[in-house]
Amino acid sequence: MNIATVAERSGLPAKTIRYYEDIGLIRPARRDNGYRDFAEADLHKLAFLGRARSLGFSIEECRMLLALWEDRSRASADVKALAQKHLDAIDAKIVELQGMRDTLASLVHHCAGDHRPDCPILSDLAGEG
Amino acid sequence: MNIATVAERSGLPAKTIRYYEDIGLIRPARRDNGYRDFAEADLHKLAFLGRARSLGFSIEECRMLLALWEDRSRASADVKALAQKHLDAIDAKIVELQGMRDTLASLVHHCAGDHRPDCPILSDLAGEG
DNA sequence: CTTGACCTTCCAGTTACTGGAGACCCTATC
DNA sequence: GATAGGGTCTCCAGTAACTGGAAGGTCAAG
Repeated sequence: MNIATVAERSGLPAKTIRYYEDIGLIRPARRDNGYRDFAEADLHKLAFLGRARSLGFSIEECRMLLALWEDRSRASADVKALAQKHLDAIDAKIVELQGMRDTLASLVHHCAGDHRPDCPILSDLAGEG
Repeated sequence: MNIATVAERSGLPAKTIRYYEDIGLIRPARRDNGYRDFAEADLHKLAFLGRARSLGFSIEECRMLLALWEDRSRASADVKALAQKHLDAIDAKIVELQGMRDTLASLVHHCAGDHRPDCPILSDLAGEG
């Protein structure tokens, strides 16, 4: 399979696939002409990576997940621990964003948004009041 | 004021303050010895930036907010529009993260997390089922 | 005069790609 | 055989917003 085919089937851009090879996540075979020659197994790995990335796992976490996936003797506890840690990070991020949103929403709500210069948003950022 | 004082009073690391000067957000005076000499106005700007950044505004948005703040004749509508746009972006991000969290939480919930290799998290990432 | 804390600049690294340049390869058509 | 068009290759640079560290100048105290 050429890279364009794999890109389409995995949903990842060709650029990203080359990048993933660069950082050692995949090792597609090569043809005599230098073109990458992807096997079904490579495609599966890429799809796996795409899904893990879409769940917000970092590349390094994906590397670990991939290793666990390929390790027939892994303990599911290891996977769960990794996922739970990531879940906690996501929750923390959500809380952080909600804090921002609440503050910002309140500021936006109190801003007249007209032609006059008075603006509670700027006043707040300036530390007034 | 030396940079360490401003760093402490603004809550921003000295490194960050130098960076902000680098990208033109502030222009502190210089002493003969080359040291930066911050005025109260610089400190206020930095505190403003710190608050705007903590609300998740990007550096370029901060640059615009700063310009609006310093423009006595600005219309509050301009500020509100900027803030509203950012608020929408935050909301979108929250929704995205909540989607991730829900999926991930469900996977984690169904994973035994024991010594056995069977793991629904990996199965899902692998596209099985 | 030396020590130690500050200050300076500049360079490199971080995350996960993305865009683009220049060049090679393959297939089809004329 | 020449050419046109895609597809592919590698490599370099840039993104956001810092952060760490090296090498070296400055300042106040003892």
